[in-house]
Amino acid sequence: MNTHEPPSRRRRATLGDVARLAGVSSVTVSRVYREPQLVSPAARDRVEAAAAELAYIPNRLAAALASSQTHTIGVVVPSLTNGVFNDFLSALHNTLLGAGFQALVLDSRYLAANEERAIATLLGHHPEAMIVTGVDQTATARRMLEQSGVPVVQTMELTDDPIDINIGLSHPAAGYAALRFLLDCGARRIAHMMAPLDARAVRRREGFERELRANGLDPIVIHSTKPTSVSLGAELLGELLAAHPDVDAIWCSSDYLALGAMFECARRGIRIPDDIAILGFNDLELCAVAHPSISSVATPRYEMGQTTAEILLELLRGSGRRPADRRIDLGFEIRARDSTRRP
Amino acid sequence: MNTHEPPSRRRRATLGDVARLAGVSSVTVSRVYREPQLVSPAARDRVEAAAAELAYIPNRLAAALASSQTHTIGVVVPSLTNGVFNDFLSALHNTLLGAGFQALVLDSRYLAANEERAIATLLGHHPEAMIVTGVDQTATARRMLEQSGVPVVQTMELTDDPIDINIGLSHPAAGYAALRFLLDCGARRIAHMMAPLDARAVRRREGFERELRANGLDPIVIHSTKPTSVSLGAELLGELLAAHPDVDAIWCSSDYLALGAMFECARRGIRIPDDIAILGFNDLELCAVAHPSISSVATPRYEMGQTTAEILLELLRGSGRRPADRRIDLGFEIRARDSTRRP
DNA sequence: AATCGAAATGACAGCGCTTTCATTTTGAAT
DNA sequence: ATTCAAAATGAAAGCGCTGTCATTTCGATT
Repeated sequence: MNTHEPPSRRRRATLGDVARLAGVSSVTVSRVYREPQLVSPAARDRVEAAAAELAYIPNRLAAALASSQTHTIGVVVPSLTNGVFNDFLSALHNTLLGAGFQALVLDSRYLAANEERAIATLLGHHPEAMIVTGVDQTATARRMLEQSGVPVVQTMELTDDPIDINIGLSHPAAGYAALRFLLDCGARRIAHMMAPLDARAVRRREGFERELRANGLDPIVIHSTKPTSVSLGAELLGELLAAHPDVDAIWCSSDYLALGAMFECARRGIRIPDDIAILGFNDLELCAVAHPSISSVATPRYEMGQTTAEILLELLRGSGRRPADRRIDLGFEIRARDSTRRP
Repeated sequence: MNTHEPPSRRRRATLGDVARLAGVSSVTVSRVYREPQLVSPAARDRVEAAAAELAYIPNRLAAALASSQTHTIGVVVPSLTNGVFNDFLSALHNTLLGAGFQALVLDSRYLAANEERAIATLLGHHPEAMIVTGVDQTATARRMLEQSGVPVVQTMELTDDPIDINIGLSHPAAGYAALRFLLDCGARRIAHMMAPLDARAVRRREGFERELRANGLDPIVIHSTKPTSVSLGAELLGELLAAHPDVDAIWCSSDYLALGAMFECARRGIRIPDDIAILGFNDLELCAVAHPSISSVATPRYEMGQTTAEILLELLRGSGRRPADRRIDLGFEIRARDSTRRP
């Protein structure tokens, strides 16, 4: 280690510096950025030249503090590595960015305590709205959100008791539908593969099991506390077959698990869908292109992000008008492909 | 649309509110958060009770403005949906979070203009350091980073002319090594599949082509301006075979492309590695578990994130000590698996 | 040339916190 | 009981910007 100079340790230029160089007051400089039409072209030019010369970058912290408008929206998702949230976030960004809002995203890694901390951190940045995943916030987190005074959206799943606005889909219903679909395809020894770290996966499983029992069948559920991944899918398939060699269908609570299970089947010479049918969840891009293509329960991830963003923008700009219904069900849809027999 | 009340529109509690309720001055409240050992236990208790009652959350904007310490680090990556950057970011978070720093992440979607804007936005938040991907910043972006006065790390790839600190690997060398590996496996009609949106992929290709020509072979390169994805891999395989039915090996510039190509081969009854060998890039988690398992050039993504974070923390806390060498090569490694013949 | 409203500009206070320095309180030592 | 350093607390200024309101400048009109 040696100690050479940082690239340039000098103080960053401020509004005042630009004003002095341009020979105007700092209010005028401020206006050049916020309401240029109020400034004469001559002054504007001088300010812009001065700003360029000083490589001036406005201090958003100061601006936000003074105007109490941060133009940011806080977002907490369970995972950044899961394709599901990528689609959601990218829709969010697409809609928000155009309106001059910026999303501050933190991940909770599927832990309620992390989520609580993330919410506190984000609220410290005074976002103009908050978006959280799911409906299982801790009591403290819920209270913080309520007290924050900003609009809150809970996404991805539905609840009867939303904090504020709720946009998502019913996971028990998805579980129910998945089971019906597999039954319709003629399966009878149906297993479920899941990662119970995800509260929504647990609720899907509940809908699934309920309907399974209603049909006089016994649930076969295999799970792991590890986060979902392709390799976990392969691993769980091994465990499943060791315990229940006669399964004829598997519903995987994520497409990654489905893909891993499919790879492991291929490795063992198990034919899909003839020996075992496989149904995924989410319908990620890879489902359609896999070989065999993977049947999956498609979730409206992009639409959830977009709807969330649109409603918030309407709320933030449009004089606080909120949707008539604070709970919006965006549904799901089963896409039948080659990894399941035809119904 | 109707216009019901937001959850609570009242002003958020401030330091002063807490102080008043606790019967102390606001400085004392501030100290309870920053240097609790300077406050008497009695006062501390009263402050904490008051803060809890008011659901007080410190305003980080104000704190940052007053102390000019934001405890944030700005990060720009090309894509949030790509597993490569997820590993990098998660290493970054793991190391930074423990030290009380928070990463503000923006994505450029592989566009230099977006990157420039993202850098400006992040600098507006006054981060204490900046991390950018690659070495192809626009002149303006480079100038902003230099002027910012904070440490800057360029990651993922190496350059002879870093802005400040540079941590990565040599992509031309990776291209060279990939070709050598395939040659050693006995391949002769070697194709390259890539998405030139990614500047690093272009440099890998250069290393690859140079060595190919040096061996008297003609480059077969198939590419698309779309971002990399599994389905793109399948699509490009179709195009490739239409133009060059006799290829015996394909190096895919991303594992997603490799997976897509593999699916498409399976669909067409092409055997891997017997008819065509496939080599990926990055060695994502799925390579090892795929069937057949995918050979890939492994990149030290996690290590890059961790090293970057550690060096920055050392720099920010440890009185500005910088690494002896401002350029750190973390290398790569070829993992031979079943999708290529044995060398 | 005088008048007047609109356009352009600036002075000043304040956003919620931290920093600095001064003051008060405490408790141990005489 | 005094003394004095250490511990605890507070008053005031200021971080860089914006909001508000007052003032100046300008061009058009009579």
